[in-house]
Order: sequence, then C-alpha cells, then structure tokens
Amino acid sequence: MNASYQRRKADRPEEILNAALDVFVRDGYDASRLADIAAEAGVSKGLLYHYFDSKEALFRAVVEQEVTPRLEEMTRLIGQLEIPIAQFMKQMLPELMAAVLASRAGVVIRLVIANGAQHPEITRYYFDNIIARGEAMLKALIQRGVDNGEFRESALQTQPMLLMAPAILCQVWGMLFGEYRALDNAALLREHMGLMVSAVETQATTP
Amino acid sequence: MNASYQRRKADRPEEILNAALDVFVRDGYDASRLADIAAEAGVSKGLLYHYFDSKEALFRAVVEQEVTPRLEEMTRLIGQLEIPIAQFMKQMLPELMAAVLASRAGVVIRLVIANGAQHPEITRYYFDNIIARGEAMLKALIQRGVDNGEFRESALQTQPMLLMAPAILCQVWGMLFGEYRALDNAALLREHMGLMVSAVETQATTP
Amino acid sequence: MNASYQRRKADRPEEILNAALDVFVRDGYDASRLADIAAEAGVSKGLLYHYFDSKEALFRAVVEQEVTPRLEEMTRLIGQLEIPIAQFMKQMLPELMAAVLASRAGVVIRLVIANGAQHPEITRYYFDNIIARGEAMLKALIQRGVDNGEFRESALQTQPMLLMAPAILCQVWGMLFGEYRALDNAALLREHMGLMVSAVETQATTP
Amino acid sequence: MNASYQRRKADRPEEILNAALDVFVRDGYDASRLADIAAEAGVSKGLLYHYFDSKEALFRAVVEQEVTPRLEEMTRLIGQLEIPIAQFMKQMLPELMAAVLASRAGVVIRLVIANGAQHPEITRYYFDNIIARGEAMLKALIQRGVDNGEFRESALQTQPMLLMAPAILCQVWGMLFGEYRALDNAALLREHMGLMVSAVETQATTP
DNA sequence: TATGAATGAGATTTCATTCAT
DNA sequence: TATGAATGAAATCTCATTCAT
Repeated sequence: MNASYQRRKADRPEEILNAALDVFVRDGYDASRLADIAAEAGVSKGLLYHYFDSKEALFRAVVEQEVTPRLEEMTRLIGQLEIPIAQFMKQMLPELMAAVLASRAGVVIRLVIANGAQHPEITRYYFDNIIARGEAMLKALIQRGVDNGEFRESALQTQPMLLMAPAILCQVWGMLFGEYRALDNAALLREHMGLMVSAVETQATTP
Repeated sequence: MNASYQRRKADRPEEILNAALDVFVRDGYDASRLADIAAEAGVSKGLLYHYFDSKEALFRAVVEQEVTPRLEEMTRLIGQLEIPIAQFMKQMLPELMAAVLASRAGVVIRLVIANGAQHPEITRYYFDNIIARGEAMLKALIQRGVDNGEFRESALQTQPMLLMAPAILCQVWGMLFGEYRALDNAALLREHMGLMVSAVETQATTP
Repeated sequence: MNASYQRRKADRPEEILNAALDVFVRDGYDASRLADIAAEAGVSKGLLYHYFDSKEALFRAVVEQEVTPRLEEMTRLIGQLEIPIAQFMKQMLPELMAAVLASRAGVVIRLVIANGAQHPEITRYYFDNIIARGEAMLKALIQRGVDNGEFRESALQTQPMLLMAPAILCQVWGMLFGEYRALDNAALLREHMGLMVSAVETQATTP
Repeated sequence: MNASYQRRKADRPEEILNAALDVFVRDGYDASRLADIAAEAGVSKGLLYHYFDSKEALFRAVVEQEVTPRLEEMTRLIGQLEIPIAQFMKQMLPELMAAVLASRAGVVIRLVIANGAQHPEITRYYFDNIIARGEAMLKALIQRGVDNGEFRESALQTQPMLLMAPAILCQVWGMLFGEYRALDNAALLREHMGLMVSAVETQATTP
C-alpha cells in the first residue's frame, strides 16, 4: 500500500492511456464509457480528469503517444540499409509492417480509421506526423531504388502510398471480418511487395 | 396534392434511408441522432419507428439496400467481357471502381468501415454478400487471365483482395484526410492495376 | 388519463416555470437541481429540455415571464392617476409596492438579487426592462408633482431610485433575516414614503 | 528566505481569507472552487483544510473576520460626536457609509446578500452582530437628535433601517448593474440623508 | 505544515424509444 | 400513418473532501 503509491503515481498516465486504447478499440470511441476506461485502468472516474481534460483529449493523447516512436524507428532503419532496396522490400519490409500492424501502433491505426472522421484535430495531427512523413519515407526509398538502377521509373515514385494500401486493408479487415476469416497479414504484405517489386524491377536484377 | 402525397407516402422508407445514410456518414453512427435523421427526411421521429424497429435496424437497412445491386451489375459485366482481361483491368476496371467509390455504394463502404466493428450482424451480412462474392469474382477474373495465357501463375490467384486494397485506401483516405489533400482515386487505381498487371503478364503481351 | 393529456400539454411550460421559480428561490440557483424542479413540476428531467435549452435558459425564462406585466400594470395605473401625487405616494404606492414584493414578481426580484451577478444576459434584460423603465416612471411621477406645485425641486428628481430603496431592503431582509425577525413591508414603505413626501412637499399642502 | 517564509506562514490564514472573499464575490459562493481559492492564495488545496474545516467554514470565517471591527469603529465614532446630529448625518455619515461600501466590509455585505440565504448560521451571526447592533446604533443616534431638540418625533425612531436602505440599494446595484451604469454611491447617500433629515428636522434648525 | 493525487457522489445534459392523440 | 410530448437510463464532467507522503 505504502510502497506502491509513489511508483504507481508516475505510471498512472500511461496506465490510463493503455486502458483507454483498449476500450476505444474494443467498443469504438463513442460507445466507450469513461467509467469502463477508469475501471480498466483501476482508477476512479475522477482521476481521468486529473490527467486529461476530456474524453477527446484522452483520444488525442492515445494517438499522439504511439505515433512518433515507431515511425522514427523505421525511418532510421531505412536510412541505414545496406542491402539492395528490392531485397529489403520483398523480405524485411513485409515483416516489419506486419509487426507494426500487430503492435500498439497498429491498434492506434485501427482507432484512427474507425473514429478519426469526427475528430479533425486528431486526423490533422496524424496526417502531418504519420501519413505525410511515411509517404516521404517511401518516396525516398523508391527513389533510391531508381537511382541505383534497381528500379525503372514508375508510378510508385508519385504514388508511394500504393505500397501501403494492403496494410490499410489488413487493419480494416481485422476490425470487421477478422472473426469470420483471419488474414495472414505477413503473407499478404509479402505477396504484395513481391508483385510490386517485380513490376518495377529492371531486367538486370531478375536473372 | 393528392397525387404527390401518395407518391411521397410510398417513397417514405427510401427517403428515410437516404437521410439516414447521409447523417450516419456525416456524424458517425453513434453520434447520429434519430431526430436529425427524421428532420433530414422531413418526417417525425415517431414515423421512423413505423418503418424501422430501432436505430440499429435502420443501419442494417441502409447497408442492405445498397449492397446487392452494384455487385450484381459488375458480376454481369465481367461475365460478358469480350476484351482481354489485362486490357479490362488496366482500362475499365479502375474507372468502374472509382465510380463505385463515389456512389452511394461507396458511401456505404465508408459507413461499414467506420462503424461496422460494433455491429457483427451487419458485418457478417456484408462479408457474405459483398466481400466473399467480390473476392470470388476477382479470383475468377484472374483465373480466366491465367487460363487464356495472358497472366502467369501468381499470388493474385490466392490473394485477389490485393487488387482491391487501394480502393479501401481511397475510402479511408477520403474519410480522414480528404480535407487536407484530396486523392485522385481513378488515377491511383489505374496506376495500381497497371503495376499489378505488368507484374503478372506473360512476356508475350508486353511487346 | 386521456382527458388531461392535451390540456396539460399546453400548461407544461408554465408549470415548469412555476416549479423552477420556487426551487430557485428556495435553494438558490446553483444549488437547485433540475431533478428537484422536475419533481416539483411533476415531470421527468428530460422533459425540461424539451421546453428549455438549459438550466440557464430556464432561469432566463423565469425572469422574463414575470417581468413585463407587473410593470405595465403599474405604469398604466400611474398614468391614469386622478388624485394628488402626494396622496398617491403616501397611501396607494406603499400598498402597491408591498403587493408586488409579496407576489411572484417579488420572488423574481429576490431571485435576481441573489443570483443575477453571474448571469449578465439576465441582468441586462432586467436592467433594460425593469430598472430603466421603473426609474423613468418614478421620475415622471415626481416631475408631475413638481409641475403641479405639490413638490419643490429636490434630489428626488435626479435620484428617483431613492423611493425604491426600501423595497430592495425588504426583499434582501426577507431573504436573509425574515426567519429571525419579520419586517412589516407595507408599514416600512408607508413610513418611507411619508418621510420622503414630507421632505419635498411645498408648505401649502401640509396644513 | 527564512524571514519571509516565517512571515508568510503566519499570514497564511489571512491570505486565504482574502483570496476566498475575492473568489466568492467574483464567482458566487456555489460556483467558487476551492482549487481557485487555493491558487489565488498561492497555497495548495490541502492546506485549506489545515486552517478551515470546510468550504462553509471558510465562508463563515470570511464573514466573521470582517464584521466586527468596522461596526465598533463606527459606534465609537458616533459616541464621541461633538457636532449636531443633523450635520453629522448630512455631511459625515454619507462619506463614512460610502467608504464602508467600498471597503472589504462592503464586499462582505455583497457576499452575504447574494449567498446568505442558504446559510442560516452565517446570516444568524450577521444578523446578531451587524444588523441588530447597527440598528440599535442608528436608533440611538436618532433618539439623541430627538432628545436634543434637533429632530421631531418620527417613524425613523422605530424604523431606523430606513436610513440604511440606500446602502443596500448601492450594493445590490453594484453587484448587478454596475457594469451597465455606475451609481455615485456617496452622492446618492448624501441626497438620501439630506431628504431624511429635512423630513424630521424641527423648524428651528432650517433657517 | 504542506502537497496534490485520488475518490466518489452528484449534477447537467442527451437521446433512443414509447405512447396518447 | 403520423406527430412530438414524455420518459428514463446513462454518460460526461465537476468538485469538496481525504489521505499518503
């Protein structure tokens, strides 16, 4: 009782955010009750308001906490690549993406897909910090492939989001149809990357 | 007066469904108020209950009304194809899909993406009637391409949803980020189909 | 059950306003609970919101309903005066004022005194519709007395509110100290008017 | 650091009372939050409870601290009067009263007017210590005027509160309508006293 | 003394649903 | 069919008060 007071105090915001994310994703933002989040976090309803101004602020905090680290991790990784781009895209990238989709960040993605529309501030933040930067990162990746002769010029240079499309499909599918038929995300993403790469690869690399 | 009154009476359910779809997509299912839907449809709140048992039933009806016709139309069209599969996929299919995304059916897709997760009966219905059949249709299409020598064997045969992934991306993007940067859906879909087809085409067709 | 539905429907807003005034004055605006007002009015909490947008709107409505009629009544009466001003002020006016103080309008006065400070819109309305007009009425009354030779020039012409001061005292006293010692409002007002009149009367009238 | 810390420690209760009075009058008792009072006083919420048992006790303390000194001051002053009563009432009393109304004691008066009704213990205290004693003081003052031949017998002897009525008017007006039109309290009180005195003065004094 | 995290009861407000007409 | 008054359950948010440190 006495031991944990100080320590737990420091953890409270995070515990609350964890609980909130779980409940938001499980029940949907609107249907989520602060009472459930509080119960899940093991605190009182009132304490939520000690740390967050409103339900919406809690939503925002949930999104913002998870957003940046993952992307920076991946950006760093891509910057340090020492293998050919094509190989990275066909082998590592699908695994990485599948891992993200299955992580807390992936849950946040689901949350934003389902509930972002009514929260412009949050989607704006997400757009600026994830979408725009993720797009830029992919664009740079493709361009490196073109520059080093692995890839020919293609629509992927202007529409890099085409690489990500199946990831969105995976999350939407998981939200809606996962119970009826599960998707093998990693496999799906691997096949997609394989097709995409083979579409833009220069002849030289195939044989 | 009499004539139009009679006509309007008969149209009431449809007008209500139209209003409901609009409001559901605009405000999200949970935040949508029956009072608003009634006002939008120009009827009283009470009358809603004459035609639909509950808010959830209204949601279901909105989804079910729009679901079948479009898909059957497209199935018929594909069945009658007289041009090469590759050509169809690169030229007609993107336009068709873009048209669907912009139609009422496309709005229903958004509705289901955002709000389906908490309504298993509705997603079940959608899965059985749209997803499963759409998937089968695509599978058959690809297979015809393989059978007639246009396409080589590929992952597309087992993962035909990869063809649809960008359509989901378009709808999610439109819901969340459309205000910040609009996507050219038709172009995006065309590029995607172009890349996919070029990935699976047999040598013969390219030159 | 069936007989009263229509009739009572029409009376609902008024019944609610009556209940609200009672509870507001009894408990103070802030401490008044909508639940109590609803109970007092014999309706559900929800119905309050059918007629009034918010607790504050209910407050506003309570004030506005009672404000105008009384003042117009008195304005009319004063306009038609056929007795000397001094006689009116010493005999009728105290009775009239005491009657107002004891009426619903008097209760509204207490409500505004105690709770107006945090509701600028309401005090603004009250100021424009009661204070300013009441002041003008009193000014005109005094002036008529001066014009017809009953009164000499005096500070009452520029500070007519001095006539009303004891009325405020009565209401404040009643709110705070009525339980400990009741004031005889009519007597107090009569003495005040007597003193005031005797202070401004021309010599002619006294003997 | 040590010195000022010690001094501040001793002043804490008073600083808290000052803050409480400000916030109570600004926001009204019910709407005032202990957190705001604590912030205004520069202490923590918890410390409030070290000095005062509850919000109500704080209210009580605010009223009680300010109540006695002023009245005793004035009682002493009146006891030592060496000028004629009429002159005192017309010249000094209005200034004194205006000064009180503008002082902390005047703010307490507003506080009691607006919020006393729901706090019988506090109004009881106020009634016994201010109202009853103030009334007695005024009564004695008038009586001295009668005894020394300045004033004739009048209702003021039994209703001395009539002298104070405009003071209440001033405070109520200041609370509610001060923003819309300020009152010149000193002038108003002077006019009132002038009229009252001239109503009860014996002939002898006027010429 | 002093802090502010934590609680819990309660208040306003919303809204799907029902029902008298 | 059609209305909208009426209900009641629930949800967000507030805040005086307590208590571990």
